[in-house]
Amino acid sequence: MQKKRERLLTETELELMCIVWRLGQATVREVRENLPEGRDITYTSVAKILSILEEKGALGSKKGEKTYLYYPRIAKEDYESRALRHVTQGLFDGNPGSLVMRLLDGTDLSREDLAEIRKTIEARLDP
Amino acid sequence: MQKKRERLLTETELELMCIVWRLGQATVREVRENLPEGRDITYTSVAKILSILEEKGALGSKKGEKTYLYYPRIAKEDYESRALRHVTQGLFDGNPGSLVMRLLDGTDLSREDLAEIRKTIEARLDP
DNA sequence: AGATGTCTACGAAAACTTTCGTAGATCTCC
DNA sequence: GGAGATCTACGAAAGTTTTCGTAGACATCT
Repeated sequence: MQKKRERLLTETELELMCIVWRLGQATVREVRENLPEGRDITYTSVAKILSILEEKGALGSKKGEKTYLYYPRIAKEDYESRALRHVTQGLFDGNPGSLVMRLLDGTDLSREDLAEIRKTIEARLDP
Repeated sequence: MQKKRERLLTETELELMCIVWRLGQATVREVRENLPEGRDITYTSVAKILSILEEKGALGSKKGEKTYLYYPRIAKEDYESRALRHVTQGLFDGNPGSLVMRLLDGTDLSREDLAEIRKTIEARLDP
């Protein structure tokens, strides 16, 4: 048996998934209306991706007033962690510390961000 | 014209790219030999992906003793930053602080990791 | 020179992702 | 009840990624 590698959502899937996370639940129409400016894909294309997301277990659906409502079956936080593990494995040798180091090096973090992160770390170091 | 979104390397491309980064430079054969246990793809498949990576500008190649040597044209560090920006944008609302928070929440970081990260942050806060 | 092995190029099959159109179902408003 | 709009299901075209096979080039050994 082939070890099924943990696949992340694809670009477009994630894009739509984020909209559902943000709205809490949404119809195809609503997802479509919440696409960013200039991003236009047809109603049916959006419907298709949502149904794929349902197939993959990321979304559920239920009958709403007149149309289906899609809602997340996985928490955004969980997916975030999963994505970070994936990146950590694939690019940072499984070492999350290296990831943070790279982020600190390659990104402009505000003093506020830095201070907040430090506070969180200290809370963890001194329980 | 369609705004070309910044595409990251695909899974397999990244997998091979990491091997070249690790080895510094490598022949097709060497890359193949450095695949993880149980991952077998044919010589020609590896060669194909490497040539795609060259096409995309991620690798260069030169004549070695008897066979081509591939070497990185982009630094791993740069790619890491790029990947993190991509994740930050796509999943954390453009906010790198949120990313770190999620990593701290969703991952078991060792005390050493935490301490090291804190040190880096403090160095940045008090220059 | 000829057989054998290794290497690169090329193309294309297979798999997956993204996008769309059509057709049938359902609702809504005269 | 019928015209028109909206919704879902289905399938498939178009695009991309992954994988492989074949063929020609080049070397090596005998």
